[in-house]
This record gives sequence, C-alpha cells and structure tokens, in this order.
Amino acid sequence: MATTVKDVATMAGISASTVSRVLNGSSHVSQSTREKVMRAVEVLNYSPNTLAQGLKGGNSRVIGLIMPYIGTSITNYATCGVEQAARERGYTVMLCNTNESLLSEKEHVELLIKRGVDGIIFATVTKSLAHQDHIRTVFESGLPVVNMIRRMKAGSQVPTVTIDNYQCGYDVAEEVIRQGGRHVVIVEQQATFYLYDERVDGCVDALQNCGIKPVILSSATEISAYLASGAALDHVIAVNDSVAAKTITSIVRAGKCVPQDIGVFGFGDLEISRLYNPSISTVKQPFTEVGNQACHLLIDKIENPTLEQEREILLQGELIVRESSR
Amino acid sequence: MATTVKDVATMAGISASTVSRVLNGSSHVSQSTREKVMRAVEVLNYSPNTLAQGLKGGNSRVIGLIMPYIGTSITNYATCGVEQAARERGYTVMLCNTNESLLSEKEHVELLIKRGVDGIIFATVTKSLAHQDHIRTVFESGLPVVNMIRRMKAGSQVPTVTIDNYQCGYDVAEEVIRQGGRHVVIVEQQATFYLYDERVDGCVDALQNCGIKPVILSSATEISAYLASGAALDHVIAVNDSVAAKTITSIVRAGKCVPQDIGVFGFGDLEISRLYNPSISTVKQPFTEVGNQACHLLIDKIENPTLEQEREILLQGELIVRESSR
DNA sequence: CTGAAAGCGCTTACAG
DNA sequence: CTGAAAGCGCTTACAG
Repeated sequence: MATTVKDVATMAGISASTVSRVLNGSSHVSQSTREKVMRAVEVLNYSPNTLAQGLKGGNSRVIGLIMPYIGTSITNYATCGVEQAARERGYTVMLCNTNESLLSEKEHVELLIKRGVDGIIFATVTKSLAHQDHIRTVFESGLPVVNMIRRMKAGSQVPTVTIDNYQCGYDVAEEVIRQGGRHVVIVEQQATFYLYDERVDGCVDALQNCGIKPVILSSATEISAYLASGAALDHVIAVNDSVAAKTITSIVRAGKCVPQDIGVFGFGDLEISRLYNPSISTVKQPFTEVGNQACHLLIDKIENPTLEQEREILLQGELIVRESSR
Repeated sequence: MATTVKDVATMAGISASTVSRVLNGSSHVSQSTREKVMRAVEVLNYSPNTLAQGLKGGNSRVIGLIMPYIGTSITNYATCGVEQAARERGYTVMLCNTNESLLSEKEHVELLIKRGVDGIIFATVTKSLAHQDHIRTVFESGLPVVNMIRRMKAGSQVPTVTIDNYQCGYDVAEEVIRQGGRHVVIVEQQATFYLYDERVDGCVDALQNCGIKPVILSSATEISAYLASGAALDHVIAVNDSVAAKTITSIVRAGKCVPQDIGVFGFGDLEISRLYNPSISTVKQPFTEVGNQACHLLIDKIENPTLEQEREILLQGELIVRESSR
C-alpha cells in the first residue's frame, strides 16, 4: 500500500540499492540518476519506512522517555522540552510513565530496548542509592542514556541534567536576608525529593552564614500552630509554590498579613505563583530547558558514540520577587 | 547481541517457525515442544524484536498521540490517561506536540504513519471546520483514529471522546440560580476554544431559562471596570479556573468580598482551585478518563477492525462547590 | 558509478 | 504437528 524503494526504483528505471544510496547520500552517485530518483520520490511522495530502517541496524530515530509521572507541571515542562529537541533533530519520543514505581521503571527500560530505541532519557524514580542498577546496566551496555531532573547516586557515570536547587535555595535565603529576615521558617512537604532537600540545604547554609538558624516545619498545616505559639516569624520559605500558597492561606487566616507581617517565598514559578493573591515570590525553574538539554545530550551521544559526554549539567534558576515578600 | 528466535530455536533443537508459533499461540503445537521452547525462552530471557514484528505486517503495538501542547494541565491529564490505557494493553505511545500548529499536526500524521503506528489519537488543533482533511484522509484510509478533548466538525465520522462542556456550563448556571443569582457575569478568555464556547452556551441557556440574561466580558481584567461602573453583580462564572482566580483577585482588590458580595465559579478543578484563597467552586473535568477512553476506543478498533465504533463519547463533569460561592 | 545479493528478526502460507 | 522458504522494506558490503 505505501510506496517503497522498489516503486521508486522501478519508476526511476534503476535499482533499489541506488535509490537508497541517493537518499542516504553515502557514496557517489551520478547527477543524472540522482535527479531521476528525486523526481520519482517527489511524484510518488515516497518516504522510507522507519521500521525497516531501524531493523536494518540503522538508527530507529526513536528515543525512550521514562517519566515518573506526567500529570505534574515539572515533569510536564521537561517532557515538552525533550519532545521539542527530539523533533528538531528528527527523532520521535516514546513516552513512558512509571507512576513513581521502580519496578515499572525497570520494565519500561526493557520495553524500550525491545522497541529498538536509540537511547533513553530518565527522570529516575529512585533517590535511593541502591536501586539504580538497571540504569547502570543499560549505561554500561553502551546504549546512550541521560538522566534528568532528579540526581542519581554520587559517583554514577550517567550524565545528568538538572537544576541547581542548592543555589536556588541559597539565592532565596540571601534575598530573605536582604529583606531583613531574622526569624525564618522553612516549610517542607510530605514526599520529599532530592530537589527539595537541596533547596533546603541551600537555604540553611545561606542563613547560617549570616548567623540565622531557621526552624523547619514538615508541612504547611503546621504553620498555624507555629503562629499560635507566639514564636517570632518574619519570613517563610516554602519548598515549592503550592506549599507557599497553602502557607500564605494559613498565615492570612491566622490574622497576619503577607507580606507586611510575614514574607513568603516559593520555588518553581508555577502558574499558581502568578495567579495567587498575593502573587508569590519564587525561583523560576527552567524545566523545559532541562528537557531540551537532556535530549540534545542524548542525541549527540547517539550520533557520535565516541563522544565524551559531560557528566553533569546544572541549570540556574531565576529569582522572581512578587507581592508575597518585602 | 540481543537474543533472537534463532537462538531460541537452536537451544530448543527445533525450527524458528515453530518457536514463533509457540509464542504467538496460533496453530497447534505439541506439548513437549511447547515446553522446550518455553524453557529456552526463559533461559535466554528472549523477547521478540517489535521492530521486526511490526515490519512483518503484524501490529507494531505503537500508537501515535498528537497533542496541541503538553505543558498545560488539560492535555497533560489526557496524555496521562492515554499512556495508562496503552500500557495496560501492551501498547507504547509516541508523543507528538504540535504547539497548536495545523501544519505541524499534518506533519506529525505523516511521520507517525511512516513510523508504522497502529493508530493515532488526536486532540486536534483546528476548530476551523475547513482544515481537517488530513484527519479525514487518515480515517478513510482505514488506519484507526480517535479524536479527543476538542470536537471536530459536525458530521465528521471520526470517533471523538470529550467532556460534555455544555452540560457542565448548564450545571454551574443552575447552581448559581439555586444560590439566588440574578445578576450574572460570564468571563471569557482571549484564546477561545470550542470547549469554552460550549461552557458559555450551557451557562447562557440555563440562565435564560430562568429569565436571566448574563453579561459577557472577554477577560478577567474587564471585571474592575465593570465593578467601577456600579452595575449590579452577584455571581461570576469564569470560563476556567485560572480566569476565576484572576477574577477573584480583581473583585477583592475592588474592595468586595468573595463569596459574601459576589460568588465566583470556574471550570476544571485544576490545582489552583483547591489552593486559592478562597478555594474556588468549579466543575471537575475528567481529562484522565477522556484519555483513557480515547485510547481504549482506538485499541479496540486496532484489534478488531470490523468493529463499529461509537461516534461520540461524552463524559460528564462534576460540580464541586467550595469557598468562592454561596 | 551502479546492480545483485545477503541479511536485519520475525511471521506465515505452503508442504509435508 | 513441524520445517523450509519467502517476504516485510530497507541498507550495505561485494562485485563489476
């Protein structure tokens, strides 16, 4: 049904081999046959079957993307970035969702290999150091692999693209200090990820450099009790924008004003930080760019296997001061 | 490098054909050879190369998913739903992002066909009736196709899974009336989609049935001027949750209270509607379910080509009343 | 510069 | 019940 090399060859009056050569521009072909082929390709609207190309051992031009969850904006933007870079370079993305399941992540790896992908991008579910053998195995097999968003274990050879969350935390804390912060609370969230830990570490270090020891609460709901206790408080740094929003609500309901009484910061620059009233000061996280770079890194390796890859790419966030602070 | 049928055949001491038969369970095979094969498969950890399977004319077990934009929660949830259903049934998703470009949508169709997908799911970018020929062409070629989220032109044969936005609008307006609404404003948004139009239509019809004629504003920023004009207003229905949030901010800044002075409703049940202060009354939209059903519809057709498909599946929303109303 | 042949890994009539 | 052969569409040494 679809047109094949054979059809083109017949129409051009030459062999299939030569058609293939013209299309892949490998060896030298005479100008006249090249033109004949191109004309036939044009007329028949021919385009090679990638399945067959992939089977033949060439690149399948498909990369696997294994995400922990797709319904969240971080992974979303990263997915978007990967897809965009892949398309630019002529690759297609196979999307896998592990729902934060390690088992599922492992299964997806096997599936993707079976599907003949040229490489795999992870945003690995594991922060546990012990459970990344499946990734290392793939890496060592020579199949190009890039990890993004979430760090892997220290000493891992797998190239990783991520955001410098420690620095983001450090920047926020410095801004807090600039605004005169003395009594600072950091609000975490139940499910903690590396990236939250890193943000918190950055905050704590920056604050301690100025002699401030922050109080750490493990969820936004604890803010009410903290305020009720009468403890001094002038700034809150929440581990992400959603938590910041919840925190502001708690503060306002306790009868305090944001930012007049208490300044609040989040991380992420999600839609909510712009829409919330008051709008939320935050650190913008370039996740689309993370996806983009991860994909380019992967394809570079695919197309040039001997390439020495960068071990780690750290992207910087951008402090955005809005109404919820100062 | 990877193990093939041949390896299994050699190990089991039989032919490749028979191995294939055992694995595909087609014709009858003796119990003893079946066992030999299974044992070899086990030992070699064999799993067939899907590229070769696809090339051979069987199902490639890959479906194409063409989304207009991935960085937004609606399409996100739908993507999630598709991926989930696909995985359950042994299919893999190729993700395409058109960025709302019709040209790109057309290119993706060709790409996916070339990639040998078994079927394609769209959330088509066009609401223009004139520009869906590429989809119709595919549909008529017999390749299974399902459209979701956004309607296609009336009379289109392409099965569509979507949310009953008209009914959602109708439900919200009825709730407004139940709450004693008399002076109602509907706030739209710049980029209007079918689904927004449908919501508005539902609202307008329900209100008019009760003798209420709503005022329609084209963006949340107009609410300030409207309030300043001194016009009576007791309820606002915004075309989605983000617009509802902006509307509330405008109302509050104009010195009015939500919901005491003015009740506000949105659509979507996005994260923001829970986090906003006050939390926003809305209609929950089951987009994950939309993706899910679209995918099942597609795979049903793939696996049973003679199947008579439903032309349209309409999913219902769910009214959620929160603090921003009554 | 170009063609015939072999092969990627699989499946499926066609024979036995 | 099972095997040998052909073929899916392509590419790539191997000859000329």
